[in-house]
Amino acid sequence: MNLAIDFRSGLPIYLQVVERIKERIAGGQLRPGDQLPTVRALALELRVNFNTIARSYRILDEMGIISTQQGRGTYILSVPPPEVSEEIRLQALQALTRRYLTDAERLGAKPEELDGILKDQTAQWQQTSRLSDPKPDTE
Amino acid sequence: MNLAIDFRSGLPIYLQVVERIKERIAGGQLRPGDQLPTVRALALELRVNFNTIARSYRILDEMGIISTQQGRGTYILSVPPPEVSEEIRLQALQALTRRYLTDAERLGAKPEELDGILKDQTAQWQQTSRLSDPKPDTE
DNA sequence: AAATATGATATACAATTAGTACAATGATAC
DNA sequence: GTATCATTGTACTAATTGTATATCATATTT
Repeated sequence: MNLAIDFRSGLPIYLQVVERIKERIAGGQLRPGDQLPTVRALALELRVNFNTIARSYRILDEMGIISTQQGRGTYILSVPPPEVSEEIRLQALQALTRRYLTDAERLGAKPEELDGILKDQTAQWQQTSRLSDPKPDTE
Repeated sequence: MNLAIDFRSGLPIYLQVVERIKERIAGGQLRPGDQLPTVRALALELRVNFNTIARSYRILDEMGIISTQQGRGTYILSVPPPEVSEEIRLQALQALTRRYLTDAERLGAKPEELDGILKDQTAQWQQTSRLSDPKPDTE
């Protein structure tokens, strides 16, 4: 599953899990009908208590995004309520942005500097209709 | 932890703690991501009330040096970028941005939409000098 | 000396995560 | 078919963490 939780970030684990899963659904890596890891399995992977994951799943369930069934497992709902699915997408996008800005801030970026970098790369994006690969000198 | 507080010095304990911790971070004994002792643990060690330590932590938090999280603990945030080669920093920032845009694209964001979201959150950032945490969507 | 300000403490609270027992489901053995 | 058992999520409780606010103590000011 590889959810990349940041234990030091201010956001509680159970909320981070909610956001990551929403992102995966909105991005299409998790599809309707797919089974999520069991609370215990995911908890083991993240090294947290399974009740923490259960809490995340309960929230997603209450949002109508997944269906948790005692004794069976947890599944992405086959019919994501249409008005919800756009909502999911938007929330995922906002969470993503928030993480991005937080990380950038950690790297000492000022809003103006970030703005410049973003303009550059967004311009490329629009030109090529896809992001260009990093130059060989990076990463 | 062994913070070497001087109880007879005129300087209040809570300020001494702030100073000592800042020193340790600057000196590299405390690194980003490290967890500080809990307010109670450090208070016990220094034989002061834990609210005194809480006060120190709150100040460090407001300075953006640490992140305190109710129920979880207190962690060192970033050290002010120690002049580590501006070039590397810029590359990291660009890589980060590229990843962000890629992810956003996968979530179906158009440049204009992203621009709006970024404007919103950047505005908050500049206002508060700190990204605000998302509200829990449920409960 | 009384008033005020500052620092430390006491007490109650809230948020997050963990522990334990339980209930529902489905597979397997008989 | 029923019993049994492993697996799954649920419910409730406890433990650990930081927060909020009132109170006490002491020094400073007037």
